[in-house]
Formats: sequence, structure tokens, C-alpha cells
Amino acid sequence: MTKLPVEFYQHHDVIELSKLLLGKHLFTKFNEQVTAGMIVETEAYRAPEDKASHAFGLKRTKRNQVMYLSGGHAYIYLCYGMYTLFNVITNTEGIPHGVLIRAIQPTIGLEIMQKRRNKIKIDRSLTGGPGALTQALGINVKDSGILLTGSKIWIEDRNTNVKEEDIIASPRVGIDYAEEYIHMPWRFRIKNSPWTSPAK
DNA sequence: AAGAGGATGCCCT
DNA sequence: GGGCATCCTCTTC
Repeated sequence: MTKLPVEFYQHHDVIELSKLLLGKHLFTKFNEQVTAGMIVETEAYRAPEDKASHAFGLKRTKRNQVMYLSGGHAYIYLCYGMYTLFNVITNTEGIPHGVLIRAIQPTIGLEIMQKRRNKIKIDRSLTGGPGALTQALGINVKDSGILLTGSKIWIEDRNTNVKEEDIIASPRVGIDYAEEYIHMPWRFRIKNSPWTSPAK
């Protein structure tokens, strides 16, 4: 029931934090509607050297400027013209590290999520996938840059213990342009979870 | 079960 | 103007 403080996002490397975020609970509250789910899949983006990161080489653009804020801020952007992707900024100010949340296991407000997603079934298709979960949680690009200790989007530790041997690491997807960083095993998921995005 | 292709808009990775 | 940190539908096996 503890809302994670900004310190949580600032005292570990982004690779470690991508694993630590597994089992934590992502909450949103918009228009008095609360929805939440347990994080089951993440990806680390580790600029400046990571060629898959929007902040590769410490490049600054209008879109990615919030990546340079301190750990505990949200970086939200539009992908492929129609999908909103949600990232947690980590590390200290000036080092643009981020964790992409790729899948959650829905826990609170399932009916609200079904309505937002226009889905009948409650299965992996409801919140499995980075664009799907933001739609289910009602996350909008307009909230890029907000703090995750506020009242709209936050993450809680509910004492779910995810052991190292229950974490599967694999290469990230959709980053064919990232050259030698294509094969970095920086995608993490909870083993045997039926809520992660489809295998491969 | 698996693959192909289309949708769609912002940012230039 | 090209290319996305994607998802859904339709087709075919």
C-alpha cells in the first residue's frame, strides 16, 4: 500500500530498476476512476550510449526533454500515430534513463478498463502490450512530465516478491535501428505470467 | 496458430 | 518526406 517515493527511482541503475518494477502496482486516477495492475513486463532504455533510446547521445528534442528530469517522472509519447507509451524516468537528473512499461496484470477497475479498451474478455489482450495498457489505464500524452508521486499516476509496493529466478530477460523489440544494442537483453518479464505480451 | 498488412500522426531517435 | 519503443483484423494453414 506504499506509494513509491522518488528516491526509489534514483538509487538504482535502470537495468536493476526494470527488474525491481516487476511485481509493483501501477495506478491511475482520472475523473475519480481508479484503475490498477501489477507490472509484469518492462524494458530498459539506457542513454546516452543506448542507440534504441530517444535520448541516444544526450540528444534533446521537444518530445524527449522530460527524460532529463530526475527519477520518478513520467515520459509519455505517441507511437505509430495512435498508441500512447508510458515510461518511468529513473536515475538522477541529467542522465536520461527510462523504463518502458510493457504489460500489466489488471487488478482494480476491470470494468473501466474493458470499457476503455472496448473489450469483452478479460485476458492478456486487455492490458498486454505497451499501447494496450496505457489505453486501459486512461493514460494520455498530455501527462508526460508529471511526477509519479502525485494523484494521477503512481506506483505502489504491495509486497509482491519477484525472485531473480522468476525473471526472464530477452532482447527488446521494435528497435531494428539500434545496431549493437539490438541484442541487449534489456526486456524483462515475470516467468509463466499469462499477462505478458505474446512470446517472441 | 501464424503471418501479412493497414491504420495514423507526430517527430525526426 | 521517412520512419517509428504498436495493435488489430483478416486471411490462410
